Amino acid sequence: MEDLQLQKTHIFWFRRDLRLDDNRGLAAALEDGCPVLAIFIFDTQILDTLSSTDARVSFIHQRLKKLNEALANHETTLLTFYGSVQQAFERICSKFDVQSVYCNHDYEPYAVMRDNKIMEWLGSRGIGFHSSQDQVIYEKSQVMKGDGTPYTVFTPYMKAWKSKLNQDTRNWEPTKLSTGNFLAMDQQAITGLETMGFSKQPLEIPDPQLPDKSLLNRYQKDRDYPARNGTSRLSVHLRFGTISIRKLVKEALEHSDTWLNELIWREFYMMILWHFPHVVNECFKPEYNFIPWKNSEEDFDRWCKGQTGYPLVDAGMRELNQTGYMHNRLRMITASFLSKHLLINWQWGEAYFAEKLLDFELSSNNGGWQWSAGCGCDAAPYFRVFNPWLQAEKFDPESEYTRRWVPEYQDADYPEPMVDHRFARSRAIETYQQTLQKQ
DNA sequence: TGAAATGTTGGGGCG
DNA sequence: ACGCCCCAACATTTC
Repeated sequence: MEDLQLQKTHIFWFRRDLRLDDNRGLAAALEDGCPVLAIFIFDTQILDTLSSTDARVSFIHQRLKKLNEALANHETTLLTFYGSVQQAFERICSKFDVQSVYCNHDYEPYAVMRDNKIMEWLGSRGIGFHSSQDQVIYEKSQVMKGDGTPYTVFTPYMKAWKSKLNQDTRNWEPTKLSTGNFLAMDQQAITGLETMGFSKQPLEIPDPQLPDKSLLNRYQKDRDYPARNGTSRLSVHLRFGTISIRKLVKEALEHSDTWLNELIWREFYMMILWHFPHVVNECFKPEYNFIPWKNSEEDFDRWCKGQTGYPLVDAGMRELNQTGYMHNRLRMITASFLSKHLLINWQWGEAYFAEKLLDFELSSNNGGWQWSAGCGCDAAPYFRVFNPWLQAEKFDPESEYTRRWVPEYQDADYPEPMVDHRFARSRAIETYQQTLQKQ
């Protein structure tokens, strides 16, 4: 009797696709002939690993409010849950007659495990689980070498990716919001941050919007100079799906091949993580697992705080600490410094970035670190050691970026470099060389 | 998506 | 005028 009163509904489960427009999974749900209820789950399995001041939770919270406002225009609401994924679905199923659950693919190891588990749980109750490809143009094994194995070098992957897109005339293009119905519901409040044990962090992230033409036109010229506003700053929006990759690719095709390549790097590393999940815990190239790192806690602490005595390195780390963002060139320079100059395991740095970066993406962060440390696929060779002085000369010639983050760098009490460049360089090359010889 | 070491070349000062 | 040296500029090799 009770059951008969429950409303029939499809569920659309938002995860890292926090937008209504050009959302493939949402479109699939809306086209399936039954009203759709949108939900978001604050997953304690993830939240319990984060600090209560994590700004990413504030960002998600802020974006969910906007989603809720947008859903109000469709006479519906976003329902949010706090707890384990299964607990959330138990509650949903007790209140609605759920037909099917829709969402978009999430390729990270934890997400794959989570989705498999909940799909099985839903299946045992006769509820379908439909996941769409949404966050990348090409996923998993869609761009492979002729012999059927995955690419492990970027350039040939990038060429194959572009050639596939060329032949894929329309099916990758952005779509409009489908015309199906949402389940009519009054607005419900988003679960409060404080309720979940998080404090609201100040955020200065503009709403997502397509980069303008002038930026894309000068992107190749300006992107390596951290003092110039030469990059799109869209990484955080790509991470949480507040902007659609298809819209960005469309812009890139028209205005900047260099920027398109960066979007392809993102898919390259996602593909690498999918096919080589061992990279999460070890080097892509196993012989690099035996490097005798110095792993000095004290050195690591100075690096984290931006007190290495190398102004440009310190500037990068302080930008990260103060804003949750770091310019890409600085990510390379600070990573090279940690693994080569300080001989600290790149995984320490990877973990620090993972904690601090608002745009933290497991696949890109891991790929970037392994690239810098020389142990990744298509990595920088081990003897390629960035010279922080030269990098400053080349990419921050007026010290504008350095001054912005390390205003005291020319003062008398600014620390001496914590390690001499010439010494550290040859020590790194020798250490790597000896390790690789033994394998 | 390096940097340093080493090699080569050629102009200019000088005897 | 010529050979010699120095060294900057550029190229190549090596790490």
